[in-house]
Amino acid sequence: MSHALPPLDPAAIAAAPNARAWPFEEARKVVARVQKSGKKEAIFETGYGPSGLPHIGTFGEVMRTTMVRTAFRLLTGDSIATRLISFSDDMDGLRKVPTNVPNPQMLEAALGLPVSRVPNPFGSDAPSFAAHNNARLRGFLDAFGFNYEFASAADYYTSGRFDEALLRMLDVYDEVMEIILPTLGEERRATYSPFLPISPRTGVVLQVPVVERDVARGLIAYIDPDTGERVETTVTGGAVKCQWKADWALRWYALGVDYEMSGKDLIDSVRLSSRIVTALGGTPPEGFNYELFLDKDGAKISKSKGNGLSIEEWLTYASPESLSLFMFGKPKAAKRLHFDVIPKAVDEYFAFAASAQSQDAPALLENPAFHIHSGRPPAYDMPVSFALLLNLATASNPENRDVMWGYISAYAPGVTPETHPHLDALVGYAIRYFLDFVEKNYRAPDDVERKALADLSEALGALPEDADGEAIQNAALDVAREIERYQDRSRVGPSGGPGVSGAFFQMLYQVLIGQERGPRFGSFAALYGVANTRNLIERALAGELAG
RNA sequence: GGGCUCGUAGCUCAGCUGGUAGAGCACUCGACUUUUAAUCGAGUUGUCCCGGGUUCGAGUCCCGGCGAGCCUACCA
Repeated sequence: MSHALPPLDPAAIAAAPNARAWPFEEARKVVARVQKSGKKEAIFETGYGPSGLPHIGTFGEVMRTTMVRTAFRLLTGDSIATRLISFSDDMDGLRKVPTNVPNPQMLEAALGLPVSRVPNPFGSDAPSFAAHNNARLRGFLDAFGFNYEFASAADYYTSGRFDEALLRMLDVYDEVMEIILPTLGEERRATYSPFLPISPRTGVVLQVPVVERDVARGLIAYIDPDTGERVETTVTGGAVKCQWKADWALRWYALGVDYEMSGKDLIDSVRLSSRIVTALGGTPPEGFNYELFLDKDGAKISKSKGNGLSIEEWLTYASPESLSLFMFGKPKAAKRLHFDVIPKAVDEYFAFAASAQSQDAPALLENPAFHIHSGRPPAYDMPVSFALLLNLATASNPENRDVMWGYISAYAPGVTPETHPHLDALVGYAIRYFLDFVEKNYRAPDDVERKALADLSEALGALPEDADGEAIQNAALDVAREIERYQDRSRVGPSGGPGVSGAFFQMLYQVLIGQERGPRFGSFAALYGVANTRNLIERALAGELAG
């Protein structure tokens, strides 16, 4: 379910007129527009194309639009109602079979049909391909706690909610053609029509020229491309859908959209749709064009290439709020969206949330955490940063959270998964990040090293299972002291003999955990368990780790 | 052809409405541990792309260049 809008803080409302953060700059445009029109509510729209699954850009658009909406509420003190409509264009014809869906042959047979009529290849309960994707969209919007109203193009068309606007479109048909035709290539120009009839014979969305129209009766006629027959149809009731740019204009006009943002690639579409909506007698919505995301190398992110990050990938390694923070930052700058930006986003999010707790209203309105949470940033106690957890994960070779927590609790007494569930979540993310990204290069031990390891294992065996880090460290040093290779004569041991060289410990990391660096061995073994550590040594000696 | 963004420390970037440059990483040194990691402390690092202009004062505003990248002209 769509979540409720949080109440506003009066102090924030008071400070809003002076706020400079970009959502406020955007919202001021909407305030001016609504004041001019005298409307009693402001409509914010985000678009979605259900021929594909919702992606990270879809999320960004809803997140950012919600931020503008919150700013609008603050500027108006909620004296003007707001709605966020998430509009799914599920009347759109299926143009090609996506590569990443099951049962592609099922879709192959349905090419050209409105996606709301294409059978569902996913095996879910949804009645159609679009319905499945729509459900996914709603599911993830809900998971993020957005307040929104879902709208389906197919519903709007077939229920007649677009009828008046469609008749209007028919009325200004010539003007629309004048706007669009000069922008088209010769070939497309010959077939272009703002109305795309749904073939009553095949159900396919047709791209055919209109050969005749009757404005008074709301009819158009076209030639069926297969049969050559002349077909007459109403423009209302779902018998036709509008071509993309006309469709956008139709929606703006019919819904009274006041604000919609879109990617930079749609600048020209916005311009044309704006002209069409003006022709219809409406006023184009306010909005702005955000930059597209780039991958690690600065190349455009495309779904087919699979570069860039999916929402799922981000949420595998970090919290939703960190993704929101990424979306808040500089929407007009092309930002690189890849794994390396995740840790920074996580820590900055918590830093912003922390400073929000002590800020006055004017400062709060500039704080990203304020915008991410629609004005109510939560309080956290995060004694350890995500960056530190990642280092810790790399150094401690964790197989589970307990090992990590052993170090954390030693570092920050009294901090446990129970007292700090948010930190526990980060521990989970850090381990996954470590498992997926940190490379391990185990080295096979030579003969001297094998002997050292065997001796170490034996020495560990003499210790109780609950031996502390100190005892284990001393046992390890005693073993190393007897081996010439690890004697360091520039150091002095406790009994006056040579000290132990760091090379000994480095060997342990390389052989046992596949890292150049590692934790203090004693504390590592204590947390990992003496028996487990011995087992690890056995596996190294048996050649199970290297290679 | 039209449009957008960026150019600040070795790297990735932050610098809001103009007041003599910051963070993280890296690097150096130190503390702690019988010289490994983590952690903590300290330190170094910059013709703020170039040239003009406005100003008492510009990384910050204006104009003009140069460079990098992207989008768009076929489909939604």
